[in-house]
Amino acid sequence: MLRYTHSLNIDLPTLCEFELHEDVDQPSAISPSIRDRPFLFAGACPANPLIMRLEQFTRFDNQEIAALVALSASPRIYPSGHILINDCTCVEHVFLLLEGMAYRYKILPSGKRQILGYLVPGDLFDLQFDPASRPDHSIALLCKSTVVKIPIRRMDHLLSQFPHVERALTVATLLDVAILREWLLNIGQRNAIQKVSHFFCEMMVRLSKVGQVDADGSFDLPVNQMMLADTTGLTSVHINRTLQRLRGLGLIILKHRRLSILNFNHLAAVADFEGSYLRCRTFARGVAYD
Amino acid sequence: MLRYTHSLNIDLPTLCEFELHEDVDQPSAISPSIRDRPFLFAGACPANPLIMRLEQFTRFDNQEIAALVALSASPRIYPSGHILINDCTCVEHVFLLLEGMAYRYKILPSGKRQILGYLVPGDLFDLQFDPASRPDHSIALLCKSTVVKIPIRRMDHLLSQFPHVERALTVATLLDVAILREWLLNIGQRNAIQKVSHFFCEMMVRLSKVGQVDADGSFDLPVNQMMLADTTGLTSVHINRTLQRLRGLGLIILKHRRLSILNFNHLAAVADFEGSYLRCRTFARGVAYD
DNA sequence: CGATTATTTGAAAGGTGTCAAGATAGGTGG
DNA sequence: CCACCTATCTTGACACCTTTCAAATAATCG
Repeated sequence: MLRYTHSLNIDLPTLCEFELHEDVDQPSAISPSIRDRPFLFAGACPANPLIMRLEQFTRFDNQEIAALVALSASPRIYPSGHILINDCTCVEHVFLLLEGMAYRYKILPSGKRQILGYLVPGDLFDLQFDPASRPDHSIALLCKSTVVKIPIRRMDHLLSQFPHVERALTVATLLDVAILREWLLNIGQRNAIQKVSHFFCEMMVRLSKVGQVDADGSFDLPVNQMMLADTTGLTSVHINRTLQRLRGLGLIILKHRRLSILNFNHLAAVADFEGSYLRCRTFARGVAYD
Repeated sequence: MLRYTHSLNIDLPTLCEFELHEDVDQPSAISPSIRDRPFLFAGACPANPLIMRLEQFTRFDNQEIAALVALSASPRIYPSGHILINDCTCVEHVFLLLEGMAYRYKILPSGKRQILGYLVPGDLFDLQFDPASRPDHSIALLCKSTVVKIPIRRMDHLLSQFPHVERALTVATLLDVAILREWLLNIGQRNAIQKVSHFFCEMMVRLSKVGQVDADGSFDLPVNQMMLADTTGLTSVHINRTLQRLRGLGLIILKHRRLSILNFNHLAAVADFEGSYLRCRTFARGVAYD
């Protein structure tokens, strides 16, 4: 009876085989857009986002589910901008993000900041830190968020008790690294409009997996243009102009910290987005693996 | 009697506290250069590079050493350019690089390539792939290299038998991810001369840890200018001009696929290189942790 | 030695950054 | 409900870093 519904897990595979079109400058040429498939984004179900996320990779039995649910107990709400981990922190906890959003970042002595990644509901972090040494980067909240702080000791205990859960978390960590690699490719090799488009596509896929994307293809994305700049390695002025181009192409609406992707297929074509690195079998450009 | 010498492990901490200098344009202003400390790079000792690398993080007992040495048995030599893993590969082995060098990369449909990282002697890869899904990137050899191909099954067996070794390998993997993050910062936020300088500094530190750097601060770096371009997200033409600037500043000599860093401190200052992300306690800008 | 690959150089175009100012929006207090 | 304040977004002009394209030179390899 602890079982949760997993609508996205079941529905997502049906969203597949979007194709690349050469006429990237003709937004109308591509269909069906994601808007035409409302059943894919059946709204956020009240499920535990951690379970929702990890069940992308495996199936848990009731005991495991119970353990994971217990993990989500006693959450706390922190304000936007709250720093969960910085380079002076001694890492004694892992964090589970239940609601809201967070980001990893690094700052240069010159003051330049690079966003290294975003954390979405259901993300458990950070198993990537070695308790024996200091964090090499920081993590802060993008908006008011609900977070569970879990002592590492307790986490270790749970993982040794449930190797199946440990395996799922390892896979989740591998996925994080795969995202990091894709970002390197994105920042290193794509131009401004592609960088931004690619980021938007990625966030939509990731958020859809945890039920954060509405039926009309819109979702909360509490980033300002400076954040986007530090995410893509561009300046905020150039981000502004790039967003105008994307709006002009009829691909997105971004306001009130909410992004509507009006034509996912076209946006993905612009970005050269190929979602298989997200282990979403369904977003592999025209080919469904397995 | 299986014990190996670990000269670098002992010597490196003495290389410390290089400082930032503001007068970046005056190469002569900085001393002592790394050349003045030959004892740091006492030449490649014949030790097993895997053990050399992992003993940065821990100490092994004789049994563990024996197991690791056994792992290095039956190496094979592959030619330059040989592809060890690509996106069509089914991952059934991990690889241990004993001699030579390799690189991870990703290619866009447009043909643009991004180098994601370099593998040096002593690197064991890739625990980062999930056997259940396809690799999201490829790995190829940079030059003729000696590699051991280890069945995943055998590796798993060894790791479950020696949890201490598993822990060390996990830390090594965490370090790889930390390097990846630093690369994102590098490509996203630094200019051309800093990107190249930073890459050189990182390679020198990493290679010095496995005894690949000579007493005069020079080491094999079998990359051409196109590789450097795809590493830094620049074009090969611009790399060429950037290298000329670095040569003009008297910071490096790069020819015959070999790099000599003439003044490490100065190069690090140019790059804003801060080595603590490499878990080299000694390269933390002026401050030795712990 | 020829043939290929890699490096170097120049000129020109273009993408992106910089600087500065004005407009808009969201929040706060009266 | 309005006035104000601050953060954010928008816009323009200009500089410059980096790319592109082309060609010449040098290095490497069989």
